[in-house]
Parts: sequence; C-alpha cells; structure tokens
Amino acid sequence: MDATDRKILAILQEDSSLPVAEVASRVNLSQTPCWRRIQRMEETGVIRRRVALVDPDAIGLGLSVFVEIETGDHSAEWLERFAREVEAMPEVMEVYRMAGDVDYLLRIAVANMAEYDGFYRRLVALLPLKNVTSRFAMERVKYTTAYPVGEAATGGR
Amino acid sequence: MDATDRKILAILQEDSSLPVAEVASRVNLSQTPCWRRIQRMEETGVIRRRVALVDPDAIGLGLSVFVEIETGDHSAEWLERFAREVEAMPEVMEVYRMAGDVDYLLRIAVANMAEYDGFYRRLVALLPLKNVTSRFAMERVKYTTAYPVGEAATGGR
DNA sequence: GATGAAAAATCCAACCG
DNA sequence: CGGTTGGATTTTTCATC
Repeated sequence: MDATDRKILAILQEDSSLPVAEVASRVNLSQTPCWRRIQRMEETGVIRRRVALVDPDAIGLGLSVFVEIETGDHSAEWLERFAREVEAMPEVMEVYRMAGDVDYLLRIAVANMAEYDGFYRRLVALLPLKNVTSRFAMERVKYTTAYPVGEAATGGR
Repeated sequence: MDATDRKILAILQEDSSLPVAEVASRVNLSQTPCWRRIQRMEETGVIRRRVALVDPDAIGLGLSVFVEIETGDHSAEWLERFAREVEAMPEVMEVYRMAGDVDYLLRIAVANMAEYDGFYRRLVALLPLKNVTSRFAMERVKYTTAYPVGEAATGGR
C-alpha cells in the first residue's frame, strides 16, 4: 500500500461509482494499472465492500440512540451469546465492546420513540443486564465512512 | 417508495457493485424499470452516494474512541463554530448533538493511543470546553451502513 | 510495473404495451 | 408503470514494452 493506493482509496471512499478511467487520471495512472491496484485491494480486504449509503431520514429512520450496557459479571460464553444476539437485531447499526465501566456501546437507528421503546423492551428481555442507559441524538452533525488515508493521518503506513 | 424499492435498497446497501441486471432479477423485474427505480432514488436523495468501505485495521486505524463533550453555556454562534471545526477534523467519523447532560458525542478513528493523545490535545486547544470524556473501544463487534428497510422495520412507510 | 487496444459485460436511451 | 432492443460506455483481458 503506497501513496498511490492511498489516493485511490481516498477517491473510492468518497465515490465508488466513478469509472476506473476517471480514478486513474486523477492519480496520474493509466486505466489498467489503476484497475489492478483496486482489484488487489479488494482481494486483500483493504476494500471490504462497495455499498450504497441511504439517507436515514428519507426512509423514516432518523432517530439515533446510543445505548450503554453494563452486562455485570458473566462468563465468556454468556458474553459471546449476548454479542451474537445483539448483532442480529436489525436496528443495531454499531456495537463496540468498551474499556471501562460500560461494557458495550450500541448505536440504534429507529423511526421514533415508540419504536425505540419496542427495541428497548426486546433488548432487556433478551438477557438479564446489570444496567442499560439510553442517550438520544438530537442531530447528526457528521457521518462519514471515509477514513483519512493521507500520509499524516496514517503515520505513513 | 414501495416494497420493490425497499428490496432494491436492501440489496444495494449490501453490495452496490452488482450489475443492474442481477438486482433486477432478484426483485423480479427487468433491467430498465429496475434501473429507473435506482436512478430515481439517487435523484431524490434516498440513495445519498455509493462508496467503498475500507477495513480500518488494514490501513492502521483500528482504534475507535468515543468522546463525550460538554460545551458549557455558549451562544448559538459559538456552538455552530464548534460543530464546524470538529467536523473538519479528519479523524472524526461521526458527530451527534445529544439530548441530556452530554452536548456532543464523537466517534474518532486513530491508529493508537499516541495518535489519540495528539487528537485530544488539538481538540481541547480548539476552544474552551467544560468537560471532555474519552471512552475507548476494545473491539468493534458490529458495524453496518445498511439500514433495515423491511416492512416491519420502517412501519410500512 | 506501465501502456494501448481489443473483447466482454454493463449501462442507459429510445421506443412500445 | 413495466418490457424489449441496441448503441454507447465501461470493465476486463491480453499482448507488448
């Protein structure tokens, strides 16, 4: 992964619908080598997938809720089962296992409070949890899937 | 946006590199009407963009940190400026204005603790903030950009 | 690796029920 | 709205440097 690959990544993270020829010209390369670089990054898993990003408001899922969960003392198997079940819930967009007092942090996308309440009930009914805190987002100020891939940001990796 | 559009969205949110003919056959449509539906959803902004999703570990940005910020009492202009400045920082992947005691919640992607420390110093130097709390993720259990678009999930919108 | 060009696949527009 | 056809564009492969 050299500087050219990173430039390609920066472009494709913003717009993956661009023709390879266009990407190539922007990184001062001709089509084929550029195409091979993209291909290689897809094979090696640097590029995980290409997706369409949907506007949550447009499909009526504009409410983001962050859920902080303390699981309490539990076995590794219990925790694994918890993670698997939460993962399978479609409203759950992100799940992180955290350091510190909160064990898991979830981002939930729902239509409104009533729907969130439904989700919350299903969540706490799933398994016994020590503590569950809901924090509601008023506004999504920034949301990007594009990681910074410039020299400075990655430490020249 | 009918059920067919939602089916198309579900597919494209998972893999937008599929040829239209493939999408069309999966939703029992021929190529052109399917293509027209996709086109329309792009024009109306339901589909915001098509992007490549990069594996953060593969580019050395595997550390996720959540930052909770209390700004304190400030004017609308001050808050707007704050939002604009934070938004412009490339390590910042998500920013939410929150209800409750925490004013903003940020998700930061960095390479390691040292880099996070650098980000933190730049953040607090930006403007005076009442309180800043960092929470570190040990593991990303789930991350998806695909909103649930089934009948049940959207309330039949 | 890079290049240019040809072959294959895909997109998109024109046109019809 | 949906379907079919075909030219334009793009992707992908292949020789050549």
